[in-house]
Amino acid sequence: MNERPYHHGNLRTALLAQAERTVRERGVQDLSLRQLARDVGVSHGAPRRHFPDRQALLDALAEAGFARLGAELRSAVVDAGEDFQARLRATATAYIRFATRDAALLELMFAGKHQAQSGALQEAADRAFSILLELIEQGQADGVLEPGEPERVGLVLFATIQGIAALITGGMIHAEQLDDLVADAIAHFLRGSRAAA
Amino acid sequence: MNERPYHHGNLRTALLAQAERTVRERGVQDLSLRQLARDVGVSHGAPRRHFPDRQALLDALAEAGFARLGAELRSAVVDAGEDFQARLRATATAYIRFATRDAALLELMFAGKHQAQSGALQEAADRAFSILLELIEQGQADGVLEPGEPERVGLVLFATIQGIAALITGGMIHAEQLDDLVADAIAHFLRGSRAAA
DNA sequence: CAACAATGTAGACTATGACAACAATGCTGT
DNA sequence: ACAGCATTGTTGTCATAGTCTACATTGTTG
Repeated sequence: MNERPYHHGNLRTALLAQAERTVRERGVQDLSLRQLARDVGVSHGAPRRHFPDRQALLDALAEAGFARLGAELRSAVVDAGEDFQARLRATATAYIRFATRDAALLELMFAGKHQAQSGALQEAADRAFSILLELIEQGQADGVLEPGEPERVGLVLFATIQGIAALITGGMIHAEQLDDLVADAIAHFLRGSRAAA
Repeated sequence: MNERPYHHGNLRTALLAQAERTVRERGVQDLSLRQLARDVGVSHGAPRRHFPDRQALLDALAEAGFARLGAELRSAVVDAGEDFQARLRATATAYIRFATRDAALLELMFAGKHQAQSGALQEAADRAFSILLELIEQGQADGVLEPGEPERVGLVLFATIQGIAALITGGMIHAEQLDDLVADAIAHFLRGSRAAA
């Protein structure tokens, strides 16, 4: 019944949630540990118990971002049915939607300044990308994509999608062009991916 | 004969040069106006005469980055001779080299947080990309690329290159894979770009 | 229930970005 | 030549941020 019990209970989660909102609304650079503490109603030193420094919070944000991205991608694949091309389109669209809605977060996720070997982050990223890899494997099984290591084949696809995302966050693409560009890119990828047999 | 004359002479240029070095060596986030002033040997308030605030400096850095990128791309095209595919390869390689050497700067150039309508920046970016567009037009004239607005056709190519750059800055690609990936991406792009006649 | 770990608080220190008042220098028109 | 003005640097100040340390409160466990 106390207004504010001494212990918050789940401060770490609350901080991450508020941080994600702030990043979306005001960008990474406007994210301040002290402001975050204020938003959550806690003293300025409290976050330190959960995140040793600012970078640790950013790493955790990125990790959570990959987890969410992975979930959205997987859900897109599932909802798309069994057809490879439908899945591919759905996945790319989901990725781009994420990039559009959470541009700053995506930028953060790909920022190279993460603490080297933040194992958890790497793992979260791998899990998100594993969906892409599975998709590639399906495409290869269908004979639509050239054979070879999925990592290698998928890298071009992934680079293209990520590049489109970068064009969005950079403001070099307008909403109207977006759908066409994605469709274009996928068609391009598929035309260029015929098994070279 | 004075150790340090009251007027620096070309402080703006000196600040930008030092800023570019700092960004390359320590990243954007470690770039501080005050440290910059110290590095150049000037008082902490001096930069303000040339850059109203930190963001203005970042904008100027991005603009200079686009200018240099454009110069390097153009030089790559020129050195590659007349053949379209040779030019394409050279351009992509030059772009990626820039991305590898100045990852933080490129990130900065594509960061969406630039002051809206920083006309000069937009212009510098356009000038850099115009090289890509000319290349696309040559490819179309050669019949290797599908016809249509060069902007549209080139966007997929550009997204792919930019995506590879993002994978580099994100540390998701290692140096050994790089050349293969670029070659792969270009081959992919060309296979997917046959005039659909 | 006593000791200990986990979590939150309060205060200090340093650095930064931003601003304002002031000082030195360069330039321009007469 | 030089007076007046614009440019460019300097110095001091303020609010805020990140980080660290000492301390307080609460949860947990033997």
